[in-house]
Amino acid sequence: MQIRIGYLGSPHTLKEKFHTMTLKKYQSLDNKDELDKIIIENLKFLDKTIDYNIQNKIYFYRMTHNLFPLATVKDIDYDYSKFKNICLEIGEKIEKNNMRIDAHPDHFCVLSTKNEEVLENSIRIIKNHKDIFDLLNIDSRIILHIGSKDPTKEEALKRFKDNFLNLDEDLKKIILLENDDHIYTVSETLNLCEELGIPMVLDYHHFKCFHEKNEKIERLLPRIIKTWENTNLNPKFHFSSPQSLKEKRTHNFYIDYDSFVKFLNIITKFEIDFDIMLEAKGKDEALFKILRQLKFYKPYKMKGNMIIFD
DNA sequence: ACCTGTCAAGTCTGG
DNA sequence: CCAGACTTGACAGGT
Repeated sequence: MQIRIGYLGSPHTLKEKFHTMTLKKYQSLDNKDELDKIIIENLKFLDKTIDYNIQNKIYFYRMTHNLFPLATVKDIDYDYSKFKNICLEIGEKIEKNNMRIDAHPDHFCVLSTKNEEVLENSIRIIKNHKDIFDLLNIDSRIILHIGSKDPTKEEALKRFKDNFLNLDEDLKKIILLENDDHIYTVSETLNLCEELGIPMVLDYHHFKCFHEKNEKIERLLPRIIKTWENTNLNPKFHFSSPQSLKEKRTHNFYIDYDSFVKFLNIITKFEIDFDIMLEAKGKDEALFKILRQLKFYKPYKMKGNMIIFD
């Protein structure tokens, strides 16, 4: 039994960031090639980040959603083929090293929306992610939230179902659903996942922030794990620690050791492989720190930066 | 070197 | 119907 630990975005250690471009900036440009340059920079940095992950034996990583800035703007069409070679190279490294790569569009991708235009844009965002995965030639997934509850959860859930079922099969296949921290609980998200056959990502921090009375994660885990049954993927969790007692929802720079061990004790009872995405402000630094701490905790062994259980 | 406001887009609430 | 709150991270401009 093994657990891969991952982080997301720009690694803290490398002191470099993925670049963005705003629409205003783009529109003000005389030379539109600037956007291509930013994309190339981003791809080079992604390549560097993947190398860094391999060197540090980190096999789970979430890409920035902004790798191709403005890609989902209606009237901006890229020639993706320009980036094909570098993408294929990156993808090969990912496959060769058996890395898991995910992506998480930001909160503008809402399948439960009332608004037709927002729905169109959401579908475009999903499609864009699929295009990027195809360009990299990797088998990856995106994580979405259910989203709206307007005017009632019942109606919003119905919209989500209808809109999801209307998606092309290849888009349906890349979607994972996650419980959020103020609208849809673990139980509600799980019910929808079971109904639509979507694998569920349990965010333990969201669960801690926001849950129903008597909602016990130990009781729900068998069902959560079952939603992954027909995939070739390990069930995946998100884990983070609160900034402070007052700012519970904000992510801390580091991961709290005691709660992480408690969580490990809960999930390792299932004796299968898992992947855990750490959503900490300290990114890779938070990952290294918690793994250093775990090395002194007896029941686990480390292999690279994976946790191995006997 | 630090602080503040801006950004394509989201939902929700209250006036 | 509209403004403001909530929200992320990168970036630019002012101090």
